[in-house]
Order: sequence, then structure tokens, then C-alpha cells
Amino acid sequence: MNSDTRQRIVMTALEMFYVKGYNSTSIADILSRSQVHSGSLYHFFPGKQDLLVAVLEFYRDGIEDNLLSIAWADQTDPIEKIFALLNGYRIGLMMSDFQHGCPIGNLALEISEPDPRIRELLDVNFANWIDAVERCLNSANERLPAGTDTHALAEFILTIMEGAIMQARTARDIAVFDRNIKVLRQHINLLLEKAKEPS
Amino acid sequence: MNSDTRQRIVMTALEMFYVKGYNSTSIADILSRSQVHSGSLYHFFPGKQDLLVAVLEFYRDGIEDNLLSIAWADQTDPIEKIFALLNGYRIGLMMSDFQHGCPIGNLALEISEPDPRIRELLDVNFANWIDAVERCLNSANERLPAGTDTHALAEFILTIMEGAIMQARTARDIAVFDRNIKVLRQHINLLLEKAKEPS
DNA sequence: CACCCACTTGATCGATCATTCAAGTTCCCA
DNA sequence: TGGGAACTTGAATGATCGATCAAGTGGGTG
Repeated sequence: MNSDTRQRIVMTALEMFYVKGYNSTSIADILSRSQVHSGSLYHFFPGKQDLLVAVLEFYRDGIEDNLLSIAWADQTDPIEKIFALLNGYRIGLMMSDFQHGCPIGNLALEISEPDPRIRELLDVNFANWIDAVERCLNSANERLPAGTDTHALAEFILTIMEGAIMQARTARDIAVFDRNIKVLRQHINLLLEKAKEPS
Repeated sequence: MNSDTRQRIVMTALEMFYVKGYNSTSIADILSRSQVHSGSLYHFFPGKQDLLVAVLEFYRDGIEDNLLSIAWADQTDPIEKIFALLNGYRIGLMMSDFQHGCPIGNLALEISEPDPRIRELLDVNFANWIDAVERCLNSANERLPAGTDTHALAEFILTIMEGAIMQARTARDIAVFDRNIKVLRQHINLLLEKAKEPS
């Protein structure tokens, strides 16, 4: 099986869905960018939705190697790992002139009546991200107030990342992103301080 | 000038962009739903983008009367006004079975290369929302720690609202929204407590 | 009454959409 | 070496897209 062409299609689609969105990316766009002919694409994927499924699966399977391990390369403090991860998105925003946000977030808002497979994959991608942050928080457990709900806090951090990217892209101003991260940092600091207080 | 038809078109477009998104809503959709013929629509609007502009202007001009005054009807405490506003989106999510999120947020992520008018209107709509929340925070100024950046905090609250809606819609689970608001509440409480400390 | 102009009707346009398919080509295995 | 499966080519399809426009209708004004 020639998975070379298949992979080129998926990678091209990933990039284009990322930048233009799913609905605004035509099959013709993908074909011309990936130098593949329609027959080949439809040999591997029954339809456009199935291509989206493959893209989301690819993204899901690459989170560890392509996102976390890179962002965390030179971070040992688990709290700083979280901010390093957020900084990765910041860099993506700036390097692409605000074209790149979060691939999953874009799709999550765009797809209004998703195929169950797609909704599930969006969910799994969010869940994996939250899990990774939650593991960081759990590693810093003794520095946080007793009884801190680390899952809810990790979810909250994803929320801020998605919301901050949305606003920074709209304003085309990285300062919006930075201010949001700064307030998050203040919240974390308040938690760390509170944990030091005598109970 | 017959602004009756015009208004019906704008209201229909608002609702459909809200639920299906801009790209996924066709002119034909709007025509059949609003019982208007294409010639009439193009009499009032040169093109689809101009219709989106009208929708965003309509939304901008209605924020005070249609959003804030309703959410704040029986709230006097400025902090509680903020949570009442957030609760309005919560109700919208539940009543529409997760179809309604934030009209502006959806469009902000969907429109990748916006007409300058559109980007500006998205920005203004966000700015008005932030201003409203900032006014609440300023009203509660003496209860917050000295030197609190109320603009950044208001921006942060919008961020959380947008991110929380995104995740709750994807999971189709209101508990996600609630957990996010709960963490925000904890943050606000930490600020209120800190303000009471002797300096 | 006559004229005009705002507005409506609805058929129609070319472009683009996702998708199909018959006719290739390549390559592995028997 | 021959056959068949995997894959490629690229023209073609019908549907749908946003947009156009000539022919109306109706109400207000001169």
C-alpha cells in the first residue's frame, strides 16, 4: 500500500484546515497544493468528511511527539511546562501572522452538526491536551492548595488558551494574548501563595 | 424606504450565522427562511459580505438593550452582574441544545481573511462586551486589590466565556461550562480576599 | 392623472463545489 | 512471465454557490 500519497494529502489538509478552516477549504485547494489528482484522493478517502477524520486522528496521534515534547524540551518545573506549552501557541500565532491558532479550536466552532466520529475526535483531542496539563498540575500537587481540582484547572487553562487565541487573532495583536496569560499567571501565583499559608 | 424587508433579512441572517456559521449559510438558505426573493436581498445588500456587516452592526447596536439590560434586570452587585451575564450564555447554550454559543466568537474564528470592515466590527463587538464587564469591575473597585488591571481582567473574563462555550459545545455537556465558571469564581474570590488583607 | 422611484419577482448566469469513473500505469506475487 | 490488485490520471457530472437583471408592482408626489 502506497501510504506516501495518503500522508501527503493528510498533511496538506491539516495545514489548510488549520489556516482556512474546513468549509472554506475546497477539495480542489487540497489537490493543487498537494499535487495529487482527485482520483487518488478519493481512492483513500470516501469523502471530505473522512479526510477530516483522518486529519483529526493524525493530530491526536501526534500530540505527544509534535507538541508536548517540543514545548517541554528544556523545562523541568511542571508549572513552567504549562506556560511553555502556551508559549508554543504564542509563537505559532506570531510566526504565521495570526493565521495559526489552535487547529482543534477552529474546527470545534466551525463544525455545527458534526459527524459523530468528528465530534468524538474533537473531544478526544481536547481531552488529551487537558490530560497533559493535568499531569503537570498533579506533579506540582504539593505546591497547590489542598483539594485543588486539577482537572478543572487544566480544563480552565485550555479555555484560556482557546479564548486568548480567538481574541488575539481578531485584534491581530499579540498583546491581547499576553495579557490573558498574565492574568492566568496571577491566578496560579495566588494558588501557590495560598498553599503556603498556615491552614 | 421599506426597512421591514431589510430588517427581516438581517434578523434571519443573524440567526442562521449564529447557528450554522457564515460560510455554511447560503444566500438561498436566508432567502427561503426569510421569505424574501434574491432581488430584494441584493437591492439592500451588494453582496453576502455586506449582509454580514449589517448583522454585526445590528448586534453591536443591540448589546445594551438585548443583552446587558436583560441579564442585569435584577442584579445590583456589580460582581454578580458579571456572573449573570455569563449565565445568560449558559441559558442560551442549554435552550438551543448547544447550537447557540457566542455569535461573535463563532464568526471571529471562522472568518480567516476578513474584510477590514468585518474585522473591525468583530473587534468593536468584543470591545463593547469587555467595556461592559470592565465597568462592573470598576464599580467594585474598592473590593479588589489595589492596582488591579480591570481591563485585563475583563478581557480575561471574555476569554473564559468564549473558551468555555467552545468546549461545552464540543462536549455537548454544560458541566464543562460550569466547571470553568467555578474556577473563575474562585479566582475572583481570591482577589476579593487578597484585597481584605492588611497591606 | 401621469410620472417616478423604491422595491419585488423569479428566471438565469457562470463559477465553483464535492464527487465519479473509465482508462490508464505500476508493481508484486504466482 | 502473466495476471491482478493497488494506485494514478484527468475529464466529466450534477448540485449548489453568490450574484445579476429585465420586467414588473405600488405608493407618493407633481
